[in-house]
Amino acid sequence: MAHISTDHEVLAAVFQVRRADLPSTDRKAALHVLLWQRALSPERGKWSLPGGRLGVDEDMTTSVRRQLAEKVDLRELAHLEQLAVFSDPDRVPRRRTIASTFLGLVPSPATPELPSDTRWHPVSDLPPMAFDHGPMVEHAHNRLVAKLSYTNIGFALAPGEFALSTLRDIYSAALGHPVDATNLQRVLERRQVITRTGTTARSGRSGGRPAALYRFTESRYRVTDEFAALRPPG
Amino acid sequence: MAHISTDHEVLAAVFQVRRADLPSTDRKAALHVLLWQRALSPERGKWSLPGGRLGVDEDMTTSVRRQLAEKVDLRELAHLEQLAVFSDPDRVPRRRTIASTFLGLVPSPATPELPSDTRWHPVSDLPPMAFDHGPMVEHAHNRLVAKLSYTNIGFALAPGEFALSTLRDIYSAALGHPVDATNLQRVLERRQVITRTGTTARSGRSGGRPAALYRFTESRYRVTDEFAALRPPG
DNA sequence: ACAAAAGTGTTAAGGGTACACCCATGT
DNA sequence: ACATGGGTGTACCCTTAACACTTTTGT
Repeated sequence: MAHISTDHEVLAAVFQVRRADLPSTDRKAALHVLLWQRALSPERGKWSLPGGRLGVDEDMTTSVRRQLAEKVDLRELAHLEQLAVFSDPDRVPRRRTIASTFLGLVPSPATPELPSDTRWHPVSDLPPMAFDHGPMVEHAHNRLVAKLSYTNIGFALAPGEFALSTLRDIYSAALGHPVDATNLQRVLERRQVITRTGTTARSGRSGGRPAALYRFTESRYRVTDEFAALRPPG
Repeated sequence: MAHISTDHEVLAAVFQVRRADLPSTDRKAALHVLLWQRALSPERGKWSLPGGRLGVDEDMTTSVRRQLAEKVDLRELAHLEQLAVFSDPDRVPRRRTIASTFLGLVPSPATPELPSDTRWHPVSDLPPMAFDHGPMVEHAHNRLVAKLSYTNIGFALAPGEFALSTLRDIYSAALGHPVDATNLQRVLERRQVITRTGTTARSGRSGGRPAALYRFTESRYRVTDEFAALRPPG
């Protein structure tokens, strides 16, 4: 059996909960993923995950961060974790390339400037994707959904301070189904994932009781409960 | 930033629940991992996970299976799944090598013949390990423990038919803490993970009621419950 | 009869969900 | 006063864990 050196690339599915970019349409918050459009063949015009080849003496995590820095402000990347490896010999043409995929998360209000070929796309409505990047996004999304239920990973999607209804919208967008703010509060408070700041927000124009503000207790990833929660209603 | 082609290896932590090999000692079943002893430098004499370099036109899964075939009878490998990638540039000397790790499971009664340099070692008492293979075993074990609680992965550790007390011993060895056979039965039956065969085992020499035999309903990996169970007592 | 092993029944505790109801603010 | 959004209380269900008790076998 012959052995060869193969290329190795890292690719990141970076998510953020955003209101739709389109001006007039439905302004509900939705989960978006960061993609760039290929200018060159192969797969010209299709959309790719950010990333690229692993450099010499580079750890994979270091490599992802370096390559993401070309697309987003790294200070806004609140979470980064390894996902699966895609190793099909024919997954891309020409040189054989193994891809290690990552999950990245950017908190909600931040809106970094993007290069002109780069854009946020709603996960529920992806453009034509290059190579095997479509399944990679799906895989990353599944992982995010799972971890929202038993870890404090939400800190990486939420602003520093937030009202519970805001947090509900974020969880709801990321999970893809409605979330009850009441129960979200209790689950996260019992697990001591969120803490009251003591301050309150001002009411909106249309009135309503002012919301208490919360923050995530820790900004470091932590498994909080082996029990899964936040599953779809029904 | 320069780019290079790096070597890529696959390594598998293959587990089996076995009684201790030692003749006279404590014959309780314990979780073991398959290791081989390095005959050559570097790290000569230390113990390694089976695996090796990825071949041309080889999928990683294909590669692991090929390389494991040199150590165990592949027909006995009931489960194989990808774990993490280890990419520290200095994780092994000489050529830079990225390692993709796998979790493999072999059912309990099977005792394949092994090459002379290869042996089952209790996970709780590992020999001096080569390179970063120690943490790899630990990582694989953690994954196994987690998945025992919310998937049917036990099928890959258990014999085709078994008494519940046997299954309890297997789960107990793999989890590293005592398991109540009563509750194990109810949890796995409710989830329809195990099914009664209708037959019963004969009693042992010392008497006792004959045990009903069970089998796993499916022999394919499946997530059975988002809820974690089988956590340590207390 | 007795010991040993297996299986059943019962209870308690914890977590999650659903939903009715009360509270505070703006118009 | 009323609408609007926020927050609390409560009741229910499901799952698991713990353990006492019964059943079936061998000696």
